[in-house]
Amino acid sequence: MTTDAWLIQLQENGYRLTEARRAVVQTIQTSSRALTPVEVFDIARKKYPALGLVSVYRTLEKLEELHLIQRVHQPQGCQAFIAEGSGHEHLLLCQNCGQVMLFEGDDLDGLINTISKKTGYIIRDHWLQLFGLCEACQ
Amino acid sequence: MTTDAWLIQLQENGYRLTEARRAVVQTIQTSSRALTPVEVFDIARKKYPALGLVSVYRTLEKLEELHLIQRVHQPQGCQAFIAEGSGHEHLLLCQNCGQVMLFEGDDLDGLINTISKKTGYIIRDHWLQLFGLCEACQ
DNA sequence: TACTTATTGAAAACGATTTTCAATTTCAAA
DNA sequence: TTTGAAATTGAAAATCGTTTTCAATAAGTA
Repeated sequence: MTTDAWLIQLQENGYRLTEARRAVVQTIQTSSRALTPVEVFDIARKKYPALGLVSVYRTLEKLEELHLIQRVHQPQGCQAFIAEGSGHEHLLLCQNCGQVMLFEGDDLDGLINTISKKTGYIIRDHWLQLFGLCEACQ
Repeated sequence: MTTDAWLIQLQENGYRLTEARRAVVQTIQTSSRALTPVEVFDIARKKYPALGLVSVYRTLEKLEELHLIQRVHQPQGCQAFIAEGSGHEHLLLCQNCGQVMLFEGDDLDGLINTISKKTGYIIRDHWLQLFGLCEACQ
């Protein structure tokens, strides 16, 4: 998805297009690693210096609500966000540089069936995240 | 593991045994759902009313360091802790009552190999968590 | 029992996030 | 275009969870 597509998504959901939002959207949409609100703030302010941190929080909130971004959970903290993929995708994170890749095609049906039988649970969702080193960092 | 075993673990690592620690350890060790620091505080204070919230934080810190507890990540937040299993285990959470079960035997080798080849990453770790409904909540 | 040192709870400090508010900007309707 | 209602803004204040500071206390060793 492009930055413009995100802006259109916002507009179609009744939100207005402003300079603050454009700066935040562009920043996070083009990042290959997860960014915290303050990191988004620092980067986006270079394009739009009048930006306030509060607007970053408010825009991230809306982007998350529209499933355009997702929160990234890591041992060091869970405040960072990355663009969401389309469809069912999981995250692969580089433990050195922080780069995030998305991957599809996790087949957990066998595992889920086994666990379901063993525990009596109905399993409705799963989280899977892989950690490692990207090619550049090896 | 029993509560006493946890206390011994603390002692063997150079920490003293105090009433505050006993109350916190017993609370979290016997809970079948993940508890936040304040929840631990509220429960443990019933046994030991003089307990301070600060001691809860400090004890949780030590228990996490000794791998007796682990942080539970959920859509609603990542501040809750649960007793860790022994060995390589993953979490299965009830979305209704919050009960946590541990399970072993995730075979992700095939998946990890595939992703590794596709992306060029060396994969060193993974997080897997299942969400659903426990028998009582179905 | 005496003594060293870890541990305590209360209060203050801190950092991240949210709320409040008056001024500004967007965008639909005229 | 212009107008005007309503959304959005940034700054400041408030709030929340967590950490630090500190003097008093308690644990465990000698």
